[in-house]
Amino acid sequence: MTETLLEFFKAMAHESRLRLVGLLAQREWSVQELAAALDLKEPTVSHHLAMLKAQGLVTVRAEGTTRWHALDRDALERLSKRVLQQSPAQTAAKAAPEDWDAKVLRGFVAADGTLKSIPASRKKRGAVLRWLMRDFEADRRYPEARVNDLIQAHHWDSAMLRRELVGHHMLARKDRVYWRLPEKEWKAGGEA
Amino acid sequence: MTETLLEFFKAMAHESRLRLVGLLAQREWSVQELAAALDLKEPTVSHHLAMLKAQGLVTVRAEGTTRWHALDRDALERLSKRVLQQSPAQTAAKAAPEDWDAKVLRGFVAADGTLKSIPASRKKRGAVLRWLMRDFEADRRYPEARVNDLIQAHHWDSAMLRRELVGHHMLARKDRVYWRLPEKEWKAGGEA
DNA sequence: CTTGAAATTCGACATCCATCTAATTAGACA
DNA sequence: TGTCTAATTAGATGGATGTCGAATTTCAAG
Repeated sequence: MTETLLEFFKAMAHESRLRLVGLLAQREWSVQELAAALDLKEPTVSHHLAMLKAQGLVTVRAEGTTRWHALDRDALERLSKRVLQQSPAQTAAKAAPEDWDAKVLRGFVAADGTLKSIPASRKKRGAVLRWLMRDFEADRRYPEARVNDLIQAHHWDSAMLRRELVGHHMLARKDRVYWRLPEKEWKAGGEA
Repeated sequence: MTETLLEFFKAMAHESRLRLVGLLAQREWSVQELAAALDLKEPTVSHHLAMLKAQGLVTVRAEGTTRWHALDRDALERLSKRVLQQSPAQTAAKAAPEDWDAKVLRGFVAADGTLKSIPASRKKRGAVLRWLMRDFEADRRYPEARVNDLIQAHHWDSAMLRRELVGHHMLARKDRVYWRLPEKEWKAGGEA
């Protein structure tokens, strides 16, 4: 659904859309009604609705040529909660990795499996990234949204960590689809 | 602190600032450090920090010419909660107004003093607006932020209701400062 | 008072995006 | 099938704002 927190904030960060959410929270509306209520043209309303739909915030019900839009309250609550906790922590801490990595992880990984922070040093960051890779199976394709979801189980800034995983040659990327690279590429930890 | 939800969303709806919040959540940072970490120039970081400060999200501690910035976690939590509930409902429903207004209000005001929705008809909206005016004393000046706070106790869309109050000649406005207009201007309810 | 370092403010430029009109699609009904 | 209505998509334009270099401010230390 929502790929990143950023997308959610962007979706809400405009007066027209925020107002739109307010209206949609009250009852079902057609595009025409919304355009009238907001004093906007229909294409503009369609445009905003599309963004909200992309976040899964709006449900649509067709009736003839009219489309009735309403707020998906559950989705809004789900998203808001993510804002609140900044990290879902779905995955409780799993089995421990080896020796040096283990020591590093002890410092950065909380008991619930979330990252307390991202190490500034490239070496330690490597340990964290290797640890994140446990969530990715070999020979499997992961769309970018899925990658973000998996990472957000541990840290809100999935965009940064996703880039780091690619930068460290743990994940490869093409056309917004990712896959795991062979472990020998990075498991030892050949750093510059 | 934060005037409107919209301002909060806008503050968070940019990658640089969201990243910034992530860093500030970890420890104290100087502007230089942040600029390096984000790969931005210092003026840019200052600019973003100013916006976050305007939302009360960032605290600053001066040490010589260096200024150490950190995230105000309480503020973030407070704001996030507002996102969740969309309406603070600080003011429980008070004494009831008169006759017709009372009937209208029964339909639109929840037990906790929040507006369930804003009436579409101008006449009924008038009743709701008159009811909102109970929060404003005569001969007193209200900066816009304060007006928003008072309104948000009842409904998240303070901008719309604020405009309506002005449009219905209940509040006057000059230079982002508001004050209550004499009741005879609107109490009877002379509508076009 | 001067010098140097850190940060902010100012002004310019570039990019993003909200909005519009016009054109197109999708559905209902004859 | 043709037409009417609702909605979306496409393309263009204007306004908002993120970013930067340069100038200014603030503070500490000689």
